[in-house]
Amino acid sequence: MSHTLGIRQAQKQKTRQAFLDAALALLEEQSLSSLGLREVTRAVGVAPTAFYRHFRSTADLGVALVDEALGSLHPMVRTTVSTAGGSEERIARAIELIARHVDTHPAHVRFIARERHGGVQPVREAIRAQLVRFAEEVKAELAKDSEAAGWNDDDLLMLAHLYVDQMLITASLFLEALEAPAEQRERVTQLAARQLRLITVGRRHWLD
Amino acid sequence: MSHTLGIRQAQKQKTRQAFLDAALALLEEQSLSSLGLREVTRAVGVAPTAFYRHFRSTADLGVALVDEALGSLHPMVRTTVSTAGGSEERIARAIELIARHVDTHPAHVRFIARERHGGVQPVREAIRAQLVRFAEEVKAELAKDSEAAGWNDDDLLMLAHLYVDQMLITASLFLEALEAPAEQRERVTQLAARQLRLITVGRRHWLD
DNA sequence: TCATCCAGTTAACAACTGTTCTCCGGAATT
DNA sequence: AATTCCGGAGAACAGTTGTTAACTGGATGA
Repeated sequence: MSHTLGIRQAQKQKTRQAFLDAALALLEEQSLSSLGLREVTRAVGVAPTAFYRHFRSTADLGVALVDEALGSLHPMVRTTVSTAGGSEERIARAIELIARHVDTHPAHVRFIARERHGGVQPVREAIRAQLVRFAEEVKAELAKDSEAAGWNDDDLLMLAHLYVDQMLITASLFLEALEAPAEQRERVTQLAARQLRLITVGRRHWLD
Repeated sequence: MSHTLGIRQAQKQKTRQAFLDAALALLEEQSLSSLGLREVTRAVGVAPTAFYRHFRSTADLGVALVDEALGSLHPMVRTTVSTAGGSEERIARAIELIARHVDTHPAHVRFIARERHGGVQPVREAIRAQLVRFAEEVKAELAKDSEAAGWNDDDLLMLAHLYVDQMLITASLFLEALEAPAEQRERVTQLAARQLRLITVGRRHWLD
């Protein structure tokens, strides 16, 4: 059912992607609410008015960036949470996955961290909606685990949120250590592992 | 040793405070990196050039706002963490304190949450430095607790960071629920309590 | 082949930005 | 009483901003 796009639509999507890429690069050193429309078109190498063919406003572009940054991440999270193995190796694998993702998509991660509480309401809401989805998916995976026996729904969702928030905090720490020596990156890894370990311990004794 | 300021210095501090207040109000709906110098002076009702008498740039103003927002909060945190009582009442008291602070200083809290990962580097660093201080202070209080026996320094600091991050997350949730019905605010309280409870459980069984 | 569509261009608009230099008048100092 | 200090005002600067309208030329579909 994947129809090959016409020359026209293909070109449009190409320039649209160029807008997204240019904006993401510019947003490494500023927030969305200060990103100018002309600034983006200049970076793409196109007339200012061309912007309107793709986005209503920079806020609109921001929402598109949220989808690009988080939309394709859901399957990854699902499989990571559900992978079998001892708790210690699961923790190591999750942290490894975060570290790798920050390495390969630093600008996307920075954008999400920055605009989650940023100055543009529609973007904040888009991010919040995605994070709620993540939490629900994590909760669904947690519910399958044998350790979830006896847990009520509210407690499961609470734990899922805790995990999601913790992942964001860890990602942000890796981001800060991106250009730091390997030593500091290792310290971030250790800290994150310890925190996940403590949560795991709390989870294990929750029903006492 | 508190010397009464001369008329001149008093007036200067007064306008400086007017700058801070006006900026904080403007920052409710945008981020610092898009805050214009003229925008602030217009809100204060003063000539644009007057700005330079108080701040080098808007980034400089932002750093001053960080100190105003977090500087006076340290004693509060210290006493809150160290207050005696059962763990359940301590949790309730901490959450109550956060809720009250968000109610009385919403703009300050929003500013910190927004600029913690925002687009202005000096401000990010100022916030980070303050949060590190908070974590160290919390760690020092935790170390006094009888439950900390056998804990090493790294683990204590890890737990302290967990608490500090959790406080920020909770504050941010209260902020989102500021104008929401009491029902939702109660749900935030319950969620935060549950999460702190799980951390407490993990803490209690850490040395197993 | 011819008419239609539409992504991108060009030109122009009033409004706004940060920063400079020069000046004023009341407070502070001598 | 005379002088210095200094927070703020005023005017002007070159550049920037978002948005509009009318246009161009190649892809599209009849």
